[in-house]
Amino acid sequence: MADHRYDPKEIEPRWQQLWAQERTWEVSNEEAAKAPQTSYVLEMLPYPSGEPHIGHLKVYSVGDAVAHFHRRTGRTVLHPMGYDAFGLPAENHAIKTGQHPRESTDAAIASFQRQFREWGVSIDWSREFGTHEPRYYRWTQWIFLQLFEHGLAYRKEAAVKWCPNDATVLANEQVVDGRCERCGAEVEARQLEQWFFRITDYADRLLDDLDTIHWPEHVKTMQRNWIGRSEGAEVTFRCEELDVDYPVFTTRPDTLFGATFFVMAPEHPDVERLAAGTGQEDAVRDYVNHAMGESVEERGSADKPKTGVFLGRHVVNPVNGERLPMYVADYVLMEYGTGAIMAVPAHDERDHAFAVAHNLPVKRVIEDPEGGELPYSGDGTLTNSHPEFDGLPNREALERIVDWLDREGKGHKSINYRLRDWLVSRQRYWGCPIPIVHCDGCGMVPVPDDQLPVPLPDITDYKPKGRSPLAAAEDWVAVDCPRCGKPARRETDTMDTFVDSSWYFLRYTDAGNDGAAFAPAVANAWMPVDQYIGGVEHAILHLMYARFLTKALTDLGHLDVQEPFARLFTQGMITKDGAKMSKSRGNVVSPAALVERYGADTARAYILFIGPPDHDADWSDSGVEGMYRFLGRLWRTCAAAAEELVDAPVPDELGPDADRILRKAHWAIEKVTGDMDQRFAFNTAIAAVMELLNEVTAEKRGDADPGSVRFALMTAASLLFPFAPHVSADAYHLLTGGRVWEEPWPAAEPAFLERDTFELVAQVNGKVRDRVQAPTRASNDELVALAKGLPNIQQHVDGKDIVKEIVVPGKLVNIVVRG
RNA sequence: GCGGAUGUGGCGGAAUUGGUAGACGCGCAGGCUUCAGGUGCCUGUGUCCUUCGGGACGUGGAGGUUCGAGUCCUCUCAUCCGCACCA
Repeated sequence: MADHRYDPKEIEPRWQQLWAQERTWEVSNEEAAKAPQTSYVLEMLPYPSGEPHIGHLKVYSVGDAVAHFHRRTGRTVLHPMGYDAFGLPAENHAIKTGQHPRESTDAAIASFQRQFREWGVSIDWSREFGTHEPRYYRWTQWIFLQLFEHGLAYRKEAAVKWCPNDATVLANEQVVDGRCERCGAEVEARQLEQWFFRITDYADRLLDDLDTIHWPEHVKTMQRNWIGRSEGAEVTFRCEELDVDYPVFTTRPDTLFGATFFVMAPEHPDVERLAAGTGQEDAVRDYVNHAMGESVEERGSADKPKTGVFLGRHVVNPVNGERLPMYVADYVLMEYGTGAIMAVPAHDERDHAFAVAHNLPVKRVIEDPEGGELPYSGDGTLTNSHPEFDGLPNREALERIVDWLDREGKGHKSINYRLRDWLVSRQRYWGCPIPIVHCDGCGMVPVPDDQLPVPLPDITDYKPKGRSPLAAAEDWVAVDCPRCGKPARRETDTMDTFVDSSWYFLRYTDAGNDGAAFAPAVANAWMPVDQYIGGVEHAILHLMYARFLTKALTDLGHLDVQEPFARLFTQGMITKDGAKMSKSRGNVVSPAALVERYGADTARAYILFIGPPDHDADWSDSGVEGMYRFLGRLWRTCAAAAEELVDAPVPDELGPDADRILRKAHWAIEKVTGDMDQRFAFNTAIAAVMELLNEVTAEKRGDADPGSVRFALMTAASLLFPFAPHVSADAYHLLTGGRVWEEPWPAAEPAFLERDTFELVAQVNGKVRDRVQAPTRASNDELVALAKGLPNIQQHVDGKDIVKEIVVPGKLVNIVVRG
């Protein structure tokens, strides 16, 4: 027997080369149009920075396994790759080093490309692009203009979140605990004119359509919470002194009779006017100034004492005509509702705290069935309100009070959302320019389609100065107005990079299209993505934005897709020694080093074997060794068998060892297929292939005939292919001369899944006392008799009354005794 | 505070529908091969007791339902994640 050594360094490049040469994983749209079944498998596109890390290896190992499985189960698969190439890290690097972000980004992309190829990921490279390439961002700009022309992109002045460190505004979604999600600096509030996308118009659809997609429940929950739909009523309170109406939003109109004061946000535009002439001007001005000076984090904490000052005015409660004093207090937010609230201290914790701090009356209007203390925010019977409503359950009263308000013209049903419009402009360099020209005469003028892309100009000073670095590129900024031809100026803000990544999956479908972002027919044919895979950290931002943009493009007639991602899988993080991998901790496992030492197959298969892919998992160096041993054993066994068992067929008459081996092979087919098809159980799928190999290895092979052994081994290689493609392709080729990826997925033969006998478990009072081989076709009575005949069962039954005999056919007999 | 997830040997995990707890792998122990091995192969491995036939205990904890519970119910503890002055 020749010396067989598993050498991934020789095997892997050989197959990679073949796949590259033959463009094995490319799929044309023409081909797909004729295919009986297609599938779009997509992993979230990487942000190219430095080198790929272990998380990338995981997401593409998962995605590639799915892509291969789909291909071999008869689907024509689109599995593309690209790069989310605009963004702050490259720009910050440029500020530090002076190196153009394009250079560092392209270097990172080259490194990602090389490694993805070394990992043997089955990517259709013909559709590759970076979002920073003009041929891509030309269409990002086109999409922006589409939204602009249909009122879905607009510019307005608003209180926005400003990161002083990155010197740019942020979307609400990018503020975490009052800090910039990128750099951690405390975020400030600023009043600025910015560009927004009208995502709030889509709040209901974004909420409702979650029911139509197969996503993990926790991701859907996060999106629901983020949209934050609240049903209630808008109720108008009138300030008679100034003759002005102030609507408020409340989810609890049933507590209207319990309102004892009224509060406005410090940012409310009327605050100063209300206080004027009341003697409260100074106190109010001081308070407002103080509140505005606070950071978002200081302002946001819920357990902070409730401060505020009297405005010197009153409003009238529309339900009972009571005069309520008006306050300004920073626990009321301008961004939510109307920036003003009615305060019901008896039934709202915050209002209660404020009332206690400012000696305001507390009036109970809902009975607490438990008789607890105030504030009480639960349900109960209405009291102290109005004869018409007192005594009603509060939920019923709520409906009737709203009806009454509506009839009187003092209010109406209303829905509020936590979701804000998406702030998309950034005062940064390395992003997609916003294709708008500001003209003194014409206002905001879209750059005509034939002048796109608006190129990102080269500059030398990347430092943020509170306005976009683009503003310094004077030659670029100064243009003639496309409408009137007079001198005008370009918009100098760039777009949030989340805009780039909100439509890339559409571009993949028609990546070479020079005349359009994508041909609607082509995109419609591939979309939605059948299986989307990525990190849960994108549960809100990216996934919400992509859903919004898909819906918007569909509404504008460019697409016919409501939801971009039919199925979503979120993979867990890989940690080392229980902690997130980081350079500062020094616990980084580098994919490049792994591949160098063990080969890509070992790295990929180990990552899938470590545990359920949606869970976090801790890296183990010795675990990798185990996977390397297994792949080596598989390859060596196949290589040896290939020499011994050339072309051996499975005989008609099987010996007992052959029968056992073939049964295991068909069991493994069934097991792996189920694990891949129903769920993402790659770990147990790989374990099943291990069991199969264990059954076949030399010592255990017995006198099984060569044909059966060969069949079992080629089945093992075939089943392992989605997880460890190179070694599987090689082993399969050695055994059969064939190409495993061109073979259909194996099908289990039912005859080999059935058994003549099974191991009957015999229990007494639910405890296992013995086991025995029993005929599969035995009747229940026969099984009971068989069990009772076992000596160890007799021992436990002797001298006791048999109360019951329970039979689970094919599994067990349980004899219940007493005494 | 609200919402969600997780908890099983020394470790990662398996048990898909209420029916044999611990598949598979790591680690560890013993052996064989080689002997230079950090290679390869075989056997054993939940804990405790044992007269070697077996027996008791065992899935974070406490109860419960059931012939039978890791799985269902109630309460509880711990860890992690998301949201959080949203009216």
